[in-house]
Amino acid sequence: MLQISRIRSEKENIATALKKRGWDDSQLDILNRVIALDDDRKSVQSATDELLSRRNQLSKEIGNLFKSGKASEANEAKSEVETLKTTIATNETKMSAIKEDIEAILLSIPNVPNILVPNGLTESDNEITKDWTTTLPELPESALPHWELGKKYDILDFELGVKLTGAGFPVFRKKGSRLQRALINFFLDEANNQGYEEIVPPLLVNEDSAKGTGQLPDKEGQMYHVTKDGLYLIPTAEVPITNLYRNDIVREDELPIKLTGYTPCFRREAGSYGSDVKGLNRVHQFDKIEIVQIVHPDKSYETLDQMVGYVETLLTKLELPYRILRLCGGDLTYASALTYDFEVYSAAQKKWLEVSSVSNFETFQSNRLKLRYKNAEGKNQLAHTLNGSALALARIIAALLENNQTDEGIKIPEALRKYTGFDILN
RNA sequence: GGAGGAAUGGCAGAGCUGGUUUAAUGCACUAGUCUUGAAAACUAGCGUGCGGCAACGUACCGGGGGUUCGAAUCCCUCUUCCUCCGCCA
Repeated sequence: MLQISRIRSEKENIATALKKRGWDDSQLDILNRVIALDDDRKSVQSATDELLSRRNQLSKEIGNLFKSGKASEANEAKSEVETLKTTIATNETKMSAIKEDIEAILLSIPNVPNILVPNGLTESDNEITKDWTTTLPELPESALPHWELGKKYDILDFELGVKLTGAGFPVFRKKGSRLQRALINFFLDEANNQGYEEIVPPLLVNEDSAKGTGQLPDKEGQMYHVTKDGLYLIPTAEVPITNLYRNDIVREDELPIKLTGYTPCFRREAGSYGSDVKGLNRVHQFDKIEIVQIVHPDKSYETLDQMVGYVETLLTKLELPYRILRLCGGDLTYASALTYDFEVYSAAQKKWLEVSSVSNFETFQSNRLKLRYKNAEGKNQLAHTLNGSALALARIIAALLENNQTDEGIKIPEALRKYTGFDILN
């Protein structure tokens, strides 16, 4: 959520930037509308504050008058307050209506894209900032996609998942389970080595948390909702981990705050279909290690680059061919100012699979979260928040299985062997 | 699930027979004095949002609603925590 003060002071820049998201002039007019509403709010509030001030003053006098036995004067003051009260009540009703309107508009405005965000509205406009195309692995004709390999080695069973739950809930078995756990431990150890504090958060969150990181109201249909208790299954560890600092004011010297956590992630993926959803490409439950940083505003883009660099080291250690995309305005998620997507090449499918998304949210989340730090002058400022997948497991497994298949079995990358306990999966 | 008690500013903890409390006091914290330095002592400052250039005004005592001229204080409701009982990894 943008701050109204920022819309006031940077309206033109914001408008220009939002055009990258495909906003036209008529949509941009809500910037003017929200400023006008805020003007109304200010004038109503000033008027109301004055009335309240008068009421408080009179109430004090009434108390004193009664004490000194001047009942008739007290009753006179009382009746004045009575008339004040009705005006105050109408003002307050008016003000809460205005505030609701402002809030609704602010919630409907996505984050302002950074200057680096490429123009364009579709996937094809994403800018490839790093590409391995020349060195893509070549597999023999007999190469199998990961869902076939899963059957062949009895490590991955989609039918059993359907039996237990439904489509998109795969079951891992035998060395597949072990591989899953190995990846989780590998990613967590790497993150710990980089100074990220490990968190084990709840997997269900309340509405306030879902709002804090922007899942609500934007992605309501994508989350599993436990209506009986008003809770949501987390679509990513970002939600509970970032909300750890909701409504907090931290000391400037506590920044940067670096957090990581492994959780299963639950996504309804409503409306998905086709070959994109086959096998592990898109599932309703998958495991992910998330990294989150809360940083000083001056440092957030530097931090974004560091986080991108960190995710690169993971993919390099796993020996997977990857490319990095800088998302264009149309592909940028609602809350993000700048996002880099990582895609891994899945050789048997001949497909690029998104395995990580690293974003800078600037103050978009922190404004909603009320996540501030106290600066040197003692003033409270919104911090910047960032997060990234490091990494999402299901698609990594798909790529590992496909790219590393040999006649003897699946070769496990060197870096992972101490975690799996085997060099080859067969 | 049942019965009782509680929720106050970073922490502790008054106020809770409604009116100089727009929240005492202590600790912690910040700055200064003193000191070779530190500690101690002393002095001052020290919650958040909104409006305002400022002075200042206003709102916030778990959330929401109500009574009243006036609510941290009374009433209703929700949430959370504690104690006891029941059930249970």
